[in-house]
Amino acid sequence: MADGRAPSAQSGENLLFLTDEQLRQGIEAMFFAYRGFTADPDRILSDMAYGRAHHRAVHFINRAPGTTVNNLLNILGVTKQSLNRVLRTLIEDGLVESKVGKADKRERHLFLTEEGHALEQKLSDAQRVRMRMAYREAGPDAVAGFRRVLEAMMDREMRNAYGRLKDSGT
Amino acid sequence: MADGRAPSAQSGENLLFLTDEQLRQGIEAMFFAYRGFTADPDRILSDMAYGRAHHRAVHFINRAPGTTVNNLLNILGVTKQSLNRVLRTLIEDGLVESKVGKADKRERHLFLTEEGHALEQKLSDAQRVRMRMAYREAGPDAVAGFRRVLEAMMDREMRNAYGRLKDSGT
DNA sequence: AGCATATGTCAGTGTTGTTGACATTCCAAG
DNA sequence: CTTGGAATGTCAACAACACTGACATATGCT
Repeated sequence: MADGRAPSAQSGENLLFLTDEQLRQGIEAMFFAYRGFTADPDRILSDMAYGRAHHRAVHFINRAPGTTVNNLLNILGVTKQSLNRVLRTLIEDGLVESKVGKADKRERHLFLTEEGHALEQKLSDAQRVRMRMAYREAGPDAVAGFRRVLEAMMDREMRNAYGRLKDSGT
Repeated sequence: MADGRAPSAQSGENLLFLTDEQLRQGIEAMFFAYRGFTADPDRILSDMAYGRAHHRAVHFINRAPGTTVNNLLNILGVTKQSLNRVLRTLIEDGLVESKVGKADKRERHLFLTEEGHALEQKLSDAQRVRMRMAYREAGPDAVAGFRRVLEAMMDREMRNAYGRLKDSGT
């Protein structure tokens, strides 16, 4: 099990020998951290009739108002049927508004209502509190490294989607 | 929406003013990266009759052989009913062995069979490949920061569980 | 003996993902 | 202009995996 040993000392600077043990610790860190990452919004949502999928939809509609269903589909990486169930409840409950496209009437453009914005705020506030504490505790250099590793861990398409969102938010 | 502005320039070194935009980018990075993180094992598992829950169980049994059901329960953070469903299929299929405790006969100690080890290898190999590439691409300093932020993001209990596993693996 | 603990099981429910079938709309080739 | 294919979105049924609640069994401890 403990094979892939680092061959010698102080060689880690640019050769980067990574033992299986180091990698496994990273894997477990991701697992445990993601649990914390979703814990606060999940708690809020469980009191309502919503789940994590609703959170994701609301988040990205807020991020890119007027986005189409198809666009959202690509970002979220689920089937349109799965997304549709979530969107339907959000629309029925008056959190999301769906407007038929002007140029292409097949498309639906999605917007948050006032009530939808309120939920989005509540959820992202909770998530930001934790993120802010983690960032503060780890320090600015650590944050830069954190972001670099996460970005390298994404699939190519997700990295593109992430980049577009990142640029649009400036 | 774009309130929490950084008050002045070059103040980020130790005061750490974190704009909502910076935090949101971190949130989205976590979301997209976690998708990549689970993508490879998920692909392997979907060909078999297993899912992500089986992966987690196999991972931690491999990590701490002889662990009890209760122990696993705390690490995974699910209900015993949920874990039991997964464990039952793994035992039936001969991937996991459950041995009655010697000191306390109420406890069941869990071990991977040879076949179980094979699956664990296959899954963690796939996951390590991605992790290794991300680490290489980001560099050693980034990796240290990555780990620091993740650790700060965990719930306290999870941080403890993570620490115990980390120490045991040395 | 009596209570607490560790595990396993059955039944029911909710969220979220899947596939399959279908309606509507757009666009381009004939 | 009509027709057929592609794009988009919706409805229905099903599977995976989480949850709660209730209960059974075996064991440990006082």
